[in-house]
Amino acid sequence: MTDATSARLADAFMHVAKRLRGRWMHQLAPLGLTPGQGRALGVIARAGDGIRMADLAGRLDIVPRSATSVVDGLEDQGLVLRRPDPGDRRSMLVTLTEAGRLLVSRIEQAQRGAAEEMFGTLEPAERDQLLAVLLRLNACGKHPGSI
Amino acid sequence: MTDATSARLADAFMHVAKRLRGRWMHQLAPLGLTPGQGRALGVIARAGDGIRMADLAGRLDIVPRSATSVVDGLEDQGLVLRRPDPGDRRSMLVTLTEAGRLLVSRIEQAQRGAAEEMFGTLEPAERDQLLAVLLRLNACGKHPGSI
DNA sequence: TATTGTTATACTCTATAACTATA
DNA sequence: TATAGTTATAGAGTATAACAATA
Repeated sequence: MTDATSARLADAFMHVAKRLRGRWMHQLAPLGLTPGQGRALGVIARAGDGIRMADLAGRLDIVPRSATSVVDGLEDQGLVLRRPDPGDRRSMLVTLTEAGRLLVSRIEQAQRGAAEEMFGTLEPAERDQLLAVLLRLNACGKHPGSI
Repeated sequence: MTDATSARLADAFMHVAKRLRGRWMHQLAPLGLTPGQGRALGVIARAGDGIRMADLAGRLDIVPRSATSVVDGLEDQGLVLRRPDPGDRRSMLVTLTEAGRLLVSRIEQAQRGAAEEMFGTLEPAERDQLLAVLLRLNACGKHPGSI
């Protein structure tokens, strides 16, 4: 009984996620960015004075190799730049360029637009409730491989 | 204010979706299936006497081309078979083989397992509430491209 | 002409393994 | 030896366009 509800939950959940991702893609496409790049640019912007690749990967919950691809794409468009960490020359610090800084607000606007398209029909109380549940789900059990 | 909540909602939502997908992949991997294949096998099983490629794609909310890849994978493993629709020779009817039938219950068990790992910590009332909200979100605004 | 499914192609995201350069 | 980031490679998912067979 409970199992069936969980399965239906998972199905409905992934369906919403798919649509949310699609809307986000369409919002970001005019800016020439993929969802992953948009997300990364936000993290880099919030980091302020430069963020190391490993830390960026951690914040985005992706493996370091994926962070390389994302930053490559942003760098190709002149939105970020890499410079060696003065304190540890193995590390790279990623910072926004002026062009990147100018784009951040438009990206956040696109993200909000996609989110509003998806969740705009919910009552404010429902959103708060949903957010609380999601944060709790994210808070516990961070190990996808193990139980 | 509301915008900020929606953006945080979207972020938390996609994070849960990512982890749910990861757990699902790990549950299905021992069966040699990808999440898309597992989902498709369930739809084909519920269709009973054969489902057309276009209908399968519609149920999975993917483009017909993607359905071809999914069914290819299942057919390679001998879990489904294609036969021409007697009523319209342009169409293909996809049905389960005996091997596919035997696997369905294990797949559903894996899906429930992943869902339980993710949503098991929620109270029953919370699950019902969450499910209701998700179904409502999926019910309205089915057009990702347009507004 | 329109529809069904396919081949061909491409891009995003993800992941593992091996390599380079530092530490 | 250990770590940071990269190159190399691979597979899943998605999408569009062009094509063949059929309606």
